[in-house]
Amino acid sequence: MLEKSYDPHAVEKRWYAFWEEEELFEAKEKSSAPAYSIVIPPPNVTGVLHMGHALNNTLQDVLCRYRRLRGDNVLWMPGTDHAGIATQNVVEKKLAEEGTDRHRLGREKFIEAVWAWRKKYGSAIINQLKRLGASCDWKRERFTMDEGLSRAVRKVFVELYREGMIYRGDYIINWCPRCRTALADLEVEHEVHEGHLYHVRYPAETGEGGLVVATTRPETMLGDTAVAVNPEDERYQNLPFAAVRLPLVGRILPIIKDDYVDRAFGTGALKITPAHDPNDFDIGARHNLASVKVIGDDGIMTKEAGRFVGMDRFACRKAVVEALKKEGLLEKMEPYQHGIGHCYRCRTLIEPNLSRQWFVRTKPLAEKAIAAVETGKTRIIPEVWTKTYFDWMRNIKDWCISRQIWWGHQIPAWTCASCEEVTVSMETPAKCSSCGSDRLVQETDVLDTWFSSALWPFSTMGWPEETSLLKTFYPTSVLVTGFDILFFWVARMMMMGLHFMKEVPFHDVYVHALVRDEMGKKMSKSSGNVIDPIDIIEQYGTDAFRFTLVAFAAQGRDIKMSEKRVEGYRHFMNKLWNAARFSLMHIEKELPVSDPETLSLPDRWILSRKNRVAGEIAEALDTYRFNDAAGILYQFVWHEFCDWYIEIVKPVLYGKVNEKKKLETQAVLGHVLGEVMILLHPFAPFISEEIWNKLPGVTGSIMKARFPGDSKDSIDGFFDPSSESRMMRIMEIVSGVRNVRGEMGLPPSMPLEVVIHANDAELLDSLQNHRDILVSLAKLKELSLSVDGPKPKMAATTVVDGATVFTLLKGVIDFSKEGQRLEKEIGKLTGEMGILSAKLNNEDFLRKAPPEIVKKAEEKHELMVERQQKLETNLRRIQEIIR
RNA sequence: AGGCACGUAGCUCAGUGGGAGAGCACUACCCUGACACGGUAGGGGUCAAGAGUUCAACUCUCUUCGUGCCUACCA
Repeated sequence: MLEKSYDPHAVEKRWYAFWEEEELFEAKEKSSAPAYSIVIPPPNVTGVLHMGHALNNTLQDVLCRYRRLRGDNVLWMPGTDHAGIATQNVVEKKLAEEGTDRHRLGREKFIEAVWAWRKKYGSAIINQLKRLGASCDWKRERFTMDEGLSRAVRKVFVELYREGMIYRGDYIINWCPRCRTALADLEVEHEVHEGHLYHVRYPAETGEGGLVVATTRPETMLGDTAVAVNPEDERYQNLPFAAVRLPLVGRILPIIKDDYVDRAFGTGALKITPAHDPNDFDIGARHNLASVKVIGDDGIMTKEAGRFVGMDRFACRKAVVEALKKEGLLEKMEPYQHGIGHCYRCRTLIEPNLSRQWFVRTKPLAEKAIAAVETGKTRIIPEVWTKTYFDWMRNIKDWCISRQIWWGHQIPAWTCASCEEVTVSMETPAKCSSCGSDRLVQETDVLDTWFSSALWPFSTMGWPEETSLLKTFYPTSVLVTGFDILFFWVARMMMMGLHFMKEVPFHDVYVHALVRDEMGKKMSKSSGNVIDPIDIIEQYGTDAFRFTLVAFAAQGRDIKMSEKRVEGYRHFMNKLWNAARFSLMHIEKELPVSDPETLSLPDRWILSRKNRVAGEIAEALDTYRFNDAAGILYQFVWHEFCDWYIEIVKPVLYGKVNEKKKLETQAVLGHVLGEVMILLHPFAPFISEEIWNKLPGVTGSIMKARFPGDSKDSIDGFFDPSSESRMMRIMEIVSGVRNVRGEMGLPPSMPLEVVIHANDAELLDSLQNHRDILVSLAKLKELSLSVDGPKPKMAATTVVDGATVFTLLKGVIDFSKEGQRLEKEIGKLTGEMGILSAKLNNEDFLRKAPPEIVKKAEEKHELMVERQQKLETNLRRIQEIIR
C-alpha cells in the first residue's frame, strides 16, 4: 500500500537516475519516427538556476516528454555558453582574492585558470536542471568553447570576412571602463538619471561675445573639436566670428552648420566631441573634424585633457564645473533628467568611446531573417512578438563583435608587422598573405559570446561537418525562450542559420513570459525578492513546482510566483497520489478492459471523458497553450475522476454488487489511472512515473508509454456522447439533493427519502438502472421512481430537465426554509428569463440572428418556463403547508 | 518621443460577438473504510470609465483614466 501522502524527494532522485541509466533521453541519429528537436537556450556557465530558467526549461521538458509519448524521436540538445565577460569577471575576482591578477598570470595561464574554474563549478546549473527533471540528451551536452563549436565559430568568421560581411574600423562604440571592453548596443541598458544641464559660454575667438552651449557631460568638452548650429537658425546666421575658443583648453573651435542640431534645445548651439558621443562622431565624420580622446579606456582622463590628466571621469566633471565657475563661463546649471547607458554585466556607466573594433554588416543578413518570418517559415508565438521582431530587424545596426577580454574565441586575424595587411584564416597562417613576411601578430580581441550562441542550433549538431544529426534534426522544431533575448539571440540565430545552413534554425519560436515576484516586480538580487527554484523544489517537490509554472504560463502574461501557489499544486499532487492509493488498494492484478459497449454507464462515461480530455490536452500542447493543458487535466482528475468516478465506483469495488462488475470496474479504474499518469507525465514526470510503476502488470518506464489515442485500440478510440449526457443528468440530480441537504440543514448522517417523477422515458430508464448511484452518492434510504404520481406533501423540490426530484422532509423540518429556498431559485430563474424573453420579443433578433441561435434561445426559454412552473407549483404547496 | 501589452469575484488569473468562469481566500456543515494537502453545499462581479458599430458587446472600433514593459542618437 502507498504511503498516506506523497513524499517527492526519494522518488525524484531514484527515477532521474533510472531514466539516465536507461538512456531514455537519448535521441537517435536516424530513425523512422518523426524527428522533434529543441536546442536549449544555453545558460551561462557561471549561472545558477533562477525562476526564468525554471520556467523556460520546464516548458521545453513538457514539450519533449509529450512528443516522446507521441512516438517522436526527440532531441533536446543541452549545453552552456562561455559567457565571456561574466566568466572572466568571476575568475578575476577569484584571482584578486588570491592576491594576483590576470596580467601577472599572462593570457595563457589565465585561460587555463578559467578552464579549471569551469571544470570545478561549470556544471552547477546543469545539475540544477536535472533536479528540475529536464530530460535533455546529456551525452550530447555542448559548450560554446568546445573544440567543435570553436571550429564552427572560426569558420563563420572567416567566411563572413571573405564575403565582406565582417569589417574592422575606428568607430564610436559602447565602452565599459570596468570590464575594459567594447559592448554591442544591445548590451547597454538605459536608465533615467537625475543630472544637470550645464550652459557653458565658449568665448568668440576674437574675444567679443561668443556662444553658449548646453551639455550634460561637461568633462567631455575637453575633447571638443567644433561647435555646431542648425543652418536654418537665424540667431546664428551672421555671427561676427567664425570660431570660438574652447574654455580651459584654449583650442580654437570652428562653428559648423549641421541639420542634426535641434534649434529648440538649449541654446541651439551644440558642442561637438567626436571621440565621446555617437552623434558627434557622425557629425565629425561629415565635417572632417579631428577626434580628441580625453577619457581613456580605464575611465581616467588622458593627457589630452591637459591639466585634468589622471583624474577619474566623474571627479573631472566636478573639477571642470568648478573651473568654469571660477572663470565665469558657467552661465546656468539646471536639474535635468536623461537616460544613461549602463553595462548589462556590471552596471558601470558606459562611456561612448572611439576605438578600433570588428563589426558584422547585418543589413543583408537581416533581410533574409525578415523574409523567413514574413513567409511563415518561422512562426513566432504569440504573434504579438512578430512586430517587435520586425521593428528591430528593420532598424538593425552593424554588430560590434570584438571584445577586449581574454576569455572567448580569439579572433582569427593576424596583422603583418611588415606591411600591416590583415590575414584572416581558419588555421594559424605561417606567412602574411600580402607580403609573405612571417612577422604576424594575432588579434588579441575575442568575439562576443553571442557570436557563438548565434550558431548554436547547428554548431551543436556538428556543423561544419555534414553530420547525420544535422540531417535528422535541423531545422529544429521549436525554440522556447523569454522575450528578453529575442534580439540578443533569436534574431541572430535566424541570421546565421539562414546564411550558413540556407534554412531557418527553427520552425516555431515560442516566447514565454517573465517570472515575477508575487507583487509583480521583476526578481532581482538587489530587490531581495528572488525565490530560489531549488528551495521551492525542496519544500514542495519538483512536480508541484513544475505544475505551478505550467498552470500559470498563459501566453502573453507574466507569472507572479509565490509559495502559496506552489502549495496549492502540491495539494493536487497529493490528490493524485491518493487517487492512486485508493485505486491500487482495489486492483490486485492487471485486467483487460472489456469491450466498452458492454460496460456500465459510469465506466463508459469515464472512458469517453478521458479520451476527450486527452484530445483536448494534445491540442492545447500542439498550440503552446500550456496553461490550458494543465487546467484541463487538473479539472478532469480532481472533479471528474476523483469527485465522481471513484465515488460512484466504491460500492462496486467493495463487493456490494457482483464479482463480474467488480472485475470490469477494476479494469477500467486501472486503465484510466494509467492513462491519467501518461497525460500527467509531461508536467509531473516523477509522480507519474512512480505511480505508473505501481500499476499491476507494468514494467519499465512511463516514458515508453503511448499517449492516449495513439494506440488506436477500441478503448482509446471510444467516444460516447450519450453516456456523457446521461451521467450528467444523474450528477445533476445528486447535486440537487445535496443542495437541499445543505440548504435545509439536514445532517449528512441522516439518510433521505426521495421521490422522482421523470416524464422523459429514456431518463427514467437510465435512473432505474442506476438507482444505486443515486442512493449511494445522495445518501438515500429510499428512492421511488415513476413517470408521475401523487406529489409528496412535505418535500423539497428540485427540477432538472425531464424530471422533478422530491426530497421528503417529514418531521424535523422548518418549511419556511424550503419556501425561501424555492423563492431564491425562482428569483434566479426569473432574472435569466427576463433577458431571454426580451431577446425573443425583439423582432430584429428573430429576423437577423442566425436561425440556430434563435432556436437555441427558444428551446432554452421553454425549458425555463417549464422549470419555473414546476417550482412555483411546489412553492404554493409549501406555502399552504406553512399556513 | 514612439511602440506594445494589461485593467474580469477579496487575491491571482483563464475566457469568448449570442447562457459571466477557475484556483486560492471566505461562510456553513461533515474525522463518510484514498486524501482534513480532504468532502458537500453556499455567498460574492455595471467584466476600469464613456461613446460608437451590431438584432446582440465583457468580447470589435474610438476616446479617457490607470498600470507595466520594450525601443530611441536629442546635447
